Amino acid sequence: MEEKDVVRALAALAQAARLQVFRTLVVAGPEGLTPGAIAEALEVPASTLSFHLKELANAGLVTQEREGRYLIYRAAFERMNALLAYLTENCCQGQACLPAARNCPNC
Amino acid sequence: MEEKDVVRALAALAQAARLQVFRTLVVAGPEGLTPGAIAEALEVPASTLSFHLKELANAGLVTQEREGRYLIYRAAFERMNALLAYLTENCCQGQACLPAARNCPNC
DNA sequence: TCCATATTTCGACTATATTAGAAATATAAT
DNA sequence: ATTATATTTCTAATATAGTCGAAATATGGA
Repeated sequence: MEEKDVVRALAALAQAARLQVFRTLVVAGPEGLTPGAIAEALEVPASTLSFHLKELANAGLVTQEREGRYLIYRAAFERMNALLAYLTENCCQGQACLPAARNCPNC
Repeated sequence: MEEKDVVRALAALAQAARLQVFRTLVVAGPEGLTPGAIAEALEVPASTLSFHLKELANAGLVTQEREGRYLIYRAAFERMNALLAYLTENCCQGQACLPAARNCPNC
C-alpha cells in the first residue's frame, strides 16, 4: 500500500460518522448492507450518508454492488488488512508494537 | 480507547506531512528528535511543523519533553498500540484480518 | 406507460484544517 | 546584561471537508 493510499484510508476513517458506517458494515459482514439500512441504523440523512459512502469507496475501504433496485455496500476487508499491515510495519518499527495477538480471540 | 480518541488519532495520522513526521519519530525510536531535526529532514517551515506536532501531541501520538534549550518529541508507542488494537478488534470482526503475524518480523 | 422506491448528485452554505511569515517566549552562551 | 538559537504562538489568508434539502437518476412493479 502506498503512502498516498494510506493517508486516504486513514482520512476516510478519521471522521465519527464514517467510522461508524464502516464499523456497521464490518459487523454486517460479507452480506453487506443497503444505504437505506445504514441510514436507518445510524439516523443520518440519505444524502449525507451517500457522501460518506463515496469517501469510503474512494479510499477503497468499501465496495458497492447493485442488486436490482438496491445498492449493497460491503467492508473491503483486504484493504483494511493492508492498512493495518502498513501501520504495523511502518509506525512501530523496532518496538514491541503488536497488540493483535494479545487482543484478538482468533489467534 | 474510546471512539472519540480513535477518531482523533486517525485524523492526526491522516495527513501526509503529519504521517511523515510520525514515521520519522518512529524510526528515531526512544531517543526522539528535536523539531529542528525534523524540520531539516522533512524540509518544512518551523511554524508549520509546530502546528503538526501539536496535532499529534493532542492526539496522544507523540510526547514532548524539554531538554534545555531544545524540545524532544517522541512517538508514543503505547498509544499507537492502542489504536491498532482498536482497529483490529472493531474493524475486522469475525474476519481473517490479522496481518500482524504475517508482516512483523518480531513475532 | 406511469408510479413508487432507492439512491445519488447538485448546490449553497457552514465549519474546520492547513500554511507560513512575523512576533513572542524560553533557554543558553558570552 | 546582551545576544543568539530553538521553538511556539499569533494572525490572516487560502483550501478542504461536512451538511442536507431539493432535484435528478435508476430500477422494479402495477
